[in-house]
Amino acid sequence: MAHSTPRGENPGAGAAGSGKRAQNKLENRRAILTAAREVFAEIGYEAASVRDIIGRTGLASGTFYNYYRSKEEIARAIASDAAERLRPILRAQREGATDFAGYLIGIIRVYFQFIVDEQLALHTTRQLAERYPRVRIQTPAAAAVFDELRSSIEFVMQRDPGLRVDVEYLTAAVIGVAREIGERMLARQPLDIDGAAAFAANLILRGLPAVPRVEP
Amino acid sequence: MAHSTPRGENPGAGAAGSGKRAQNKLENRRAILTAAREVFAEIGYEAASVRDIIGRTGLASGTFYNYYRSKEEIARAIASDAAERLRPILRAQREGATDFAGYLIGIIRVYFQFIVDEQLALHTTRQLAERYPRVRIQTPAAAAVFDELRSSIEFVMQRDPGLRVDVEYLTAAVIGVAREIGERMLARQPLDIDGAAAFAANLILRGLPAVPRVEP
Amino acid sequence: MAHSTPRGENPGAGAAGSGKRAQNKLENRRAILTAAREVFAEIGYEAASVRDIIGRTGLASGTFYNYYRSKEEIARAIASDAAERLRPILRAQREGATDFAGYLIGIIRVYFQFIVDEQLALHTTRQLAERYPRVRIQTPAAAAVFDELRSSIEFVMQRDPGLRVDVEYLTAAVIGVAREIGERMLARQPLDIDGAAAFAANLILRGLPAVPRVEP
Amino acid sequence: MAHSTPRGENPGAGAAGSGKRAQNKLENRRAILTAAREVFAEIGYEAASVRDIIGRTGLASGTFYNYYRSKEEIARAIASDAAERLRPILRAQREGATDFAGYLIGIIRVYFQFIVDEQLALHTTRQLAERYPRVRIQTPAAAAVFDELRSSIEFVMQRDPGLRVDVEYLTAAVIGVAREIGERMLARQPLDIDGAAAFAANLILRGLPAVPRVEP
DNA sequence: CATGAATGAGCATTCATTCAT
DNA sequence: AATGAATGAATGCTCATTCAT
Repeated sequence: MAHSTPRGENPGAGAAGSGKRAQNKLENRRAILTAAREVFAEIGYEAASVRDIIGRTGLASGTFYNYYRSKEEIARAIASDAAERLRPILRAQREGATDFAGYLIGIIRVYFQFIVDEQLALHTTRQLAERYPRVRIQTPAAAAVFDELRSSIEFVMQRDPGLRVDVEYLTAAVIGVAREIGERMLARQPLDIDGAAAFAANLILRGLPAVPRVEP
Repeated sequence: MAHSTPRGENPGAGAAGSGKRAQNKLENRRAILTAAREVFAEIGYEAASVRDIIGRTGLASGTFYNYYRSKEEIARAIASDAAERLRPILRAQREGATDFAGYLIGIIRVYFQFIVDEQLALHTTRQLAERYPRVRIQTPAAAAVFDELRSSIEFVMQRDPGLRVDVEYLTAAVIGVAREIGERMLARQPLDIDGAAAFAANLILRGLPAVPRVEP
Repeated sequence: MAHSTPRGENPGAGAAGSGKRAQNKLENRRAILTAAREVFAEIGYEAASVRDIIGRTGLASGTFYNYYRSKEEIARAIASDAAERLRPILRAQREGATDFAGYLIGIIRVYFQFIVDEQLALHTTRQLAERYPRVRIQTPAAAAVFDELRSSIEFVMQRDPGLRVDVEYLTAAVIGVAREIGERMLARQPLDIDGAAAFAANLILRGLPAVPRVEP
Repeated sequence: MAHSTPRGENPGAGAAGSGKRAQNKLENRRAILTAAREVFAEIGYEAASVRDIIGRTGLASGTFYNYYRSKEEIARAIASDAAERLRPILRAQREGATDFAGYLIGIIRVYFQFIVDEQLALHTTRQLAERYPRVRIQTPAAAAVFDELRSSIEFVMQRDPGLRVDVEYLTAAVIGVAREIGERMLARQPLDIDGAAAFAANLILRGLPAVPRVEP
């Protein structure tokens, strides 16, 4: 069925639609994963139902379980997929960097680029939840990405003997700055990755006075 | 809590809060609120069920609704309670501060103190939930507290004409730093609010070089 | 408490309000009964909650059970109360009547008068339910009243040897006509009990041609 | 029923109603509808729970919602199904009739036939519920059927210029007579639709004297 | 008696997951 | 594989009723 042509009757596959019924096992797997990423990003892991996810692919609900053992498993898959895509890029940055400053700028830019790509891949503009406790949408990928970021930063710090600071706190600060500024950046038009990265990196490296001035 | 009104059908019978009955009602109300704070902190708002909350108090499930109209209402109560306790402290900081640096240090310390108090109030060892996809637990209070923090920071920045920076990004950075360092601080023994606040404020004001050095 | 003065805080006792807290046991009993009649008439027996009823009296919910053992019992009380008030009037009609025609007119007028009084006593304009299956509101009294009516009619018929018709069907017809025309009558302004009774009685006694003509 | 659409997630897979699956689905749908009709007839719409309904089919409770979106929807389905089956028959009567008398007889017979068929479809011995306060059981179909009947009668009356009577009252009377006599008829053995219809129509058209005599 | 908080069964509905086709 | 109907536990919430005060 998934291999035949789509039927007009199928009401699933709305808007963001990865829709259309995929053509084979690999594509189905991808389609489900993408749909899950979308749905998690839109309404969060808890609020997302397996039906929400599978409905977007045009597949039947039972089919979900041919590809993923559970809702939990697909969340894990999304998380580790993101982490694994980010990891080599981070490593490259680490290896290419000559000093901590350069590394920091590089890593922040890489992270910003990554979340921009993710967002574009989703064809989704990130938004705060409509439902009550107006919280940040929970993406399974987010925690994984930050873990990745964290360990990369810590690794670099550990090998830099000139850095006599509290590594855990500094890492935390970098992550906090990246996360929050990254989110604001995504909401702005036009997109300015470099500007945001410069702001973040300068703030961390040289503090408030070093941060770019704006027109009065 | 602080600002939702009781739902008992008829608030007559002996003033409002004297007898053993009224006493007990207040205790139950507190017990439910505390239980809710705990459960939300442990598994997040969405995953928490009203039965989870009430179960912790030993009360019957219907009793929950004698005190709060819905799961959403108790979340709101928790959030606004936290916000309202934080607000005057933030305002005091704002009014007492002579320059941005002083203000920033003050506000960060206030925030750290606040989350320390909250944590103790929860009798809960904060744990980055070992649940499904490791997402950051969503606490109704957290969003409210950060909103409060954000508007306090923006208010101060707006009136400081020397601050020619991107206010939104700077606010985001402050919040990110406070949030992440605050969380690490909570996990450490012994508790060192001043150290953490000094780290965070120095980083933002003067950057990495200004941050306290550690022993090699 | 019910004996002290009413408190401004009490939000119960809306609109139709028999409200005010009754002054003693008998009055409380009456107040609850009246409130129940109102609520049943407004939203029907099933949809009515004991809290709806007691709320209208300003009494506490537990107090309901000092007067009636259950929601079912108060419905029964209302029903039999209505029946017992109607019974002697019907008997008087029966005893005063000389022929079936006179009796029929009398009994229909009595019934119409009764439902008018009931309606006025309720300060309620009868209305079809808002909730979905748009059904006739179910009043516990209605069935009882019709039973009363039915047995009165059957009693008269049984003793009238000239009436060689299917008594059960004729009774049913009288009841059907009375019920439906009575309901339409209640909705009209100005109230015209005699007109409605004449219509109903003439129709039954002499059929369509005997029914009052209207202006063209 | 007749006119609500299925809710299955994807109506593809083999046309619409051929295989054993589709067969079974239709049977379940019918079974649920029938069960609902029974339960509504026995204890009324309000008192009926979805579990009461689904329990009678042996299906699991969640399954109900594979077929109907809510308790309200199935009530609507039952009501409109009945109305839509009755409507064309009533229209045929209207169009075939040459005078009001003929029309009236026809319409009453049609209604009686209809409730007889319905009753058989229910496999239920109609019982004036021995429930709490003896209220007339509220069937979603009943209101719909009477609305249908009412508008058919009013339509005919409006176009008959010789009928100078209070149309609303006359309609009410017809409905009252049909409803009550119909109900008694259902309780009798053997079933005699024509006798009941003759009684009702004659009573309305020519009054008590015209009604069939019985043996002394 | 009156009060109103507490109770817990019950309700409509959702949802992850299973499994016959 | 894919399907989608079936499942039944779980959820938020209501309500008649009880009972300590």
